[in-house]
Amino acid sequence: MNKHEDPRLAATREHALEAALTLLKENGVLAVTHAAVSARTGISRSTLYRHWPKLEKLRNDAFLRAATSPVFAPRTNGPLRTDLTWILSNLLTALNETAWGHVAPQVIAAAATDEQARLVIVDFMRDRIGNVEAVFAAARERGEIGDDVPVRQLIEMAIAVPYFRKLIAGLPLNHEWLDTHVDILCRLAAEPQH
Amino acid sequence: MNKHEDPRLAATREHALEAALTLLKENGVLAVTHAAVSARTGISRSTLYRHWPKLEKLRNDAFLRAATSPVFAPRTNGPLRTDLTWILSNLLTALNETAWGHVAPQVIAAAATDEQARLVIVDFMRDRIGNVEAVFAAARERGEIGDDVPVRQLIEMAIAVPYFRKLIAGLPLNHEWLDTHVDILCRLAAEPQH
DNA sequence: TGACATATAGAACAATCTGTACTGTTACAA
DNA sequence: TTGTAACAGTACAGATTGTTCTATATGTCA
Repeated sequence: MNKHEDPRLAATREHALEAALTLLKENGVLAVTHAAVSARTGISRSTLYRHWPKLEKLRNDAFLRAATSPVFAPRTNGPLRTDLTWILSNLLTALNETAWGHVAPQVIAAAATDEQARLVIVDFMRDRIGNVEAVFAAARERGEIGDDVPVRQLIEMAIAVPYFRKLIAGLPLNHEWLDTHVDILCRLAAEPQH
Repeated sequence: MNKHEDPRLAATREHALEAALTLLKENGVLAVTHAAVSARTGISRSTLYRHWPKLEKLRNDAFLRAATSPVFAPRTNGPLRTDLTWILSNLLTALNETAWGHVAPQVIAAAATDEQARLVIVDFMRDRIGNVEAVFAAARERGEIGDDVPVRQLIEMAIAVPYFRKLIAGLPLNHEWLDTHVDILCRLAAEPQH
């Protein structure tokens, strides 16, 4: 039914969202307004209101765009340390070098009052968690880790610490640090419950 | 020199900040404005501008008030598991039952562009991290943990996961979960490096 | 191609919010 | 009691937001 959408709609939408994302990264959520996007793109304000009658929707679409960074498929050939390093260094890249690292705090704050914003976070995290899950599942399959290892908690730790360092504590996320992080995770996976 | 401050100053300030904190918790940073505080308190708008000529300052003061929850001194008698449980359950309380749990995401988002906001976070965290540090230091003193255990990383994990669950993932923080969390931390502290 | 539909630009507008200035009044301190 | 300063209240300019309208440009379809 939506077979022949007017290409102008898509073009305007793309152009506007690109500008909105830039504003979001550089000046925060508050800077994302119809007026600001208009000034940056030349798209008239009335047209922007046509596309996004509600400002909240415009901002959420900008959030969404920030959250869509390429998700690399996990490697599950083993050994666990190698696979973990690979998948977590992807997370590091997403946090360090894509828009998400800049924007996530804003989305998290918005999520307090806005259900859509929370969904953006959940979606982003689902992929990442799924990947780490796959890595551990494969390791268990190979017999690298025992049945009694609390895998869910390991996954949470694997992801929580980088998020904490980047978004909350403002600490660096580099590969030296990642090595030590993976070390700890592997120790927990390898050693038997007391 | 500030011996005899006009009591009206302190009274107005207190009253206004209390209202600002409520607005912050219930409706987010954006809701904290001179006008809104005025409406809620009856303090005239012009008086509020007298106290906080810059809106940013008013909001930061509200942040600061949200971050000041009582910090309990750590218990360091041992064993490690008991001490960790005590100090981390304090953190859980702070995140679950004080204003900080509601407000922290907003402060984190503000910290991206506002140095004062970042300081609020750092200050809050310094106390918590210091407490966990003390617990581990005492355990090491008692010989419960070896010299080669990477204590700094354990501290980070101890704190990062609750923060992640509460602020980012939106997962519950209760005592059942805390037990399993302390379990893992104790295992890491107890077992020798490979 | 020509006719129609609609996306857009631009202007105008009311409503709201923000920050400032100025008034008179009230409360505190000496 | 008197002087100082904190306060309430009003007024106002400027900026921002959301809406509505018209005219133009650009696609779509017969």
